[in-house]
Amino acid sequence: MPELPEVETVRRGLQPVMEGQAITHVELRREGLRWPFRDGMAGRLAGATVENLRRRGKYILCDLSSGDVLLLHLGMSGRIQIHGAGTGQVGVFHHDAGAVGRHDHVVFHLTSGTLIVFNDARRFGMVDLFPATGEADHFLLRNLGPEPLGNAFDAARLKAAFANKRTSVKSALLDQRIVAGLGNIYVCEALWRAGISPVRKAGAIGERRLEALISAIREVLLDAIESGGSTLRDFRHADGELGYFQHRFAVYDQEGKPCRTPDCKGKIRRITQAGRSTYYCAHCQR
DNA sequence: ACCAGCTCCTGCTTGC
DNA sequence: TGCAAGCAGGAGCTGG
Repeated sequence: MPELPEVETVRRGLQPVMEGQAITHVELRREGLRWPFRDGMAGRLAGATVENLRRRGKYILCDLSSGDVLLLHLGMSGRIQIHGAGTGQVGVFHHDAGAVGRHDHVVFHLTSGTLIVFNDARRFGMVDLFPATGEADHFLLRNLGPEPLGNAFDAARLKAAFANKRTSVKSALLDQRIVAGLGNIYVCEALWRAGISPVRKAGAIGERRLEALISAIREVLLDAIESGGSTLRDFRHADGELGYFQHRFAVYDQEGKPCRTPDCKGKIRRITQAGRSTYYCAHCQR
């Protein structure tokens, strides 16, 4: 479920548990995820203290006392679970007994006794470690566009990024080089809020509408983060899982349902763009 | 240089 | 009830 709001929710959940803690050791339960893990990663992590947790687009970045940065990306199906001291997970996770969950690929052991477990059924997620000095050049980070909630994301910049683009605005917004952190759900939701058709060519949208689009993107992300935050308060009662986010979407996965725009008589449609589902209202999105 | 399509992988839902 | 097909919230890579 990880787009920007879910990743931010996970980051906020991990922050109080990880920051200030040292990693005593790390178990790599397979050779890698999308790619083999970086050589020596587990050894370099051992003994390092987590100083700070940041988010960049859909990536969580942990600044370590060792001078390295730990990168986590949840892909499509990644989850991070917190087990152990103070999490109320008594009886759920018997790691020493060998009852490791299916698809638990990386386990971080902290000095507090807490375990941070990276679980990813489809293994599209990523875990990497690199020197902080190399962050700007990191192959996963160097081409990321601006943060949608930051000041650098404005109509002038979006206009420049969309200039001469023949692709649809839907596909363009999924391109992490244009803006970092949106995925299929929030692109659909933002376009609906902005009243912009997903099939419109990116380069053909005027600056005023781009301003509306930017506002819509910010609002939908902030609403979702707020919603995720309220879910987060309960995560320990539920199942210890972070990144589980329930939200009622206006268009995503709502095919055939009436459009929620006041006075709009349209129904939500599903089409395929660049191989992925797009949901929208053809009546009020132009 | 751009862009659509393919690909990695497992699990859940749908339809016959 | 069983089974196969289709689809899933990501993103790097390939080839036109």
